[in-house]
Amino acid sequence: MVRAGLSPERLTLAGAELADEAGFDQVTLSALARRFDVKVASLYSHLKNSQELKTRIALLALEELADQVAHAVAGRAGKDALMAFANAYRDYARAHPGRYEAARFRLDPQTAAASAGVRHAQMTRAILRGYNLTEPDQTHAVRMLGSVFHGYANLEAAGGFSHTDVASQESWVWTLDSLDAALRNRATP
Amino acid sequence: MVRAGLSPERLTLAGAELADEAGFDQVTLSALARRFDVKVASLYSHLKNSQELKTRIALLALEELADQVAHAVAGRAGKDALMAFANAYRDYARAHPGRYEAARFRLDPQTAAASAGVRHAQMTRAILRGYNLTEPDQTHAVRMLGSVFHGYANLEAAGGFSHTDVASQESWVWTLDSLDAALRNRATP
DNA sequence: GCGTCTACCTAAACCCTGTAGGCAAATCGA
DNA sequence: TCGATTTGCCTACAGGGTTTAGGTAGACGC
Repeated sequence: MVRAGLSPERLTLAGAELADEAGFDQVTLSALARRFDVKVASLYSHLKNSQELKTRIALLALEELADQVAHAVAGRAGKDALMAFANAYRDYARAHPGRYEAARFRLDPQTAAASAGVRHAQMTRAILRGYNLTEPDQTHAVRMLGSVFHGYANLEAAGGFSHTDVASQESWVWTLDSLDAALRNRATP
Repeated sequence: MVRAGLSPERLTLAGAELADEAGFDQVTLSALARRFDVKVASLYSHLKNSQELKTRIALLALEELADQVAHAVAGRAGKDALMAFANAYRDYARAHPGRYEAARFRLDPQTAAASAGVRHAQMTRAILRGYNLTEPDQTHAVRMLGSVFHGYANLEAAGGFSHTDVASQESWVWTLDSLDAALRNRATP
């Protein structure tokens, strides 16, 4: 009996790949076991249950996404930073639909607090520094931007923007231009 | 043997209630059968499969949501109409989280084309009439608004706005004000 | 080389989906 | 009103996912 060399990390990564290929809801311990040519029960030596697998994939996705955003934003400010942030976000959602879905997985408060989700919030606030917003406007802006980015990625992934022949890319740029204008409009002089 | 008096409509309604109570992903034929005190197999006389149940709940939710939005928007124009539209949308998502989730259920193209989703698109365009946008700006704006509304409802439902003490309601109004300003800015003179 | 640990196994219980076939209530036609 | 037909709900069963209990053999420390 040759051992498969499983580990929580390998399982998480394989689960993330499976999510991108087939959708996050198709990520099951059974499917993962098949992928490693191993019996399902064997996975329980590495993961408490399927909930833990999903949580780990969510954390991985949040981490990756935060890394990409941080990299994209580095050295930029103002509208430039806003665009880079937004594009990194959308690009990740398009390149890794399953992982992106996973990143929206409902985490329990403790796990969420210890996750890269915190970095997301910090980076969003950092972007807004260029717009000179005071509290509570900054919080409002964080929520608005989060809503747009997430909403757009979601609707795009659901195929909602493929009915008309207006390119999604153009709408995206238009939306970001509008947001930039709206934020500049809110700046305290 | 007393008959339970099932029908696709009753099952759909009960499914929608179950969704609001426990989440759309908890809507299963088994749970529904329990609720009616009936064996699972009996449901297959009324529904082709669980996919059909979910589709029907989605269509119901889209219909209800479109009705509420239409009612809210009637007789209003400009910013007034935008606010009414947005509030109707958010209120529905808060009052019926499960149904709202169902409304985002991926429908096959034909079903989607015959659904109330079409009315949603029409109403969004109607709102924008007050802003004097020409194509393709109108399409861009439809997408932006859809993203914000959906994104906000989603993040709010996920509890994403409960960490700071800034009230979600205030951020919502702020966001709508910003969108209104952005759209007015885009108007062709 | 021996003992321990642990990675993976078999077996089995439980839940959800879906199909096949049966019986009895409802309904309809004469 | 009664027989025939339809149909609503049933039992039985197969298939797949989750999870636990307990066993065996490979890996590793001494």
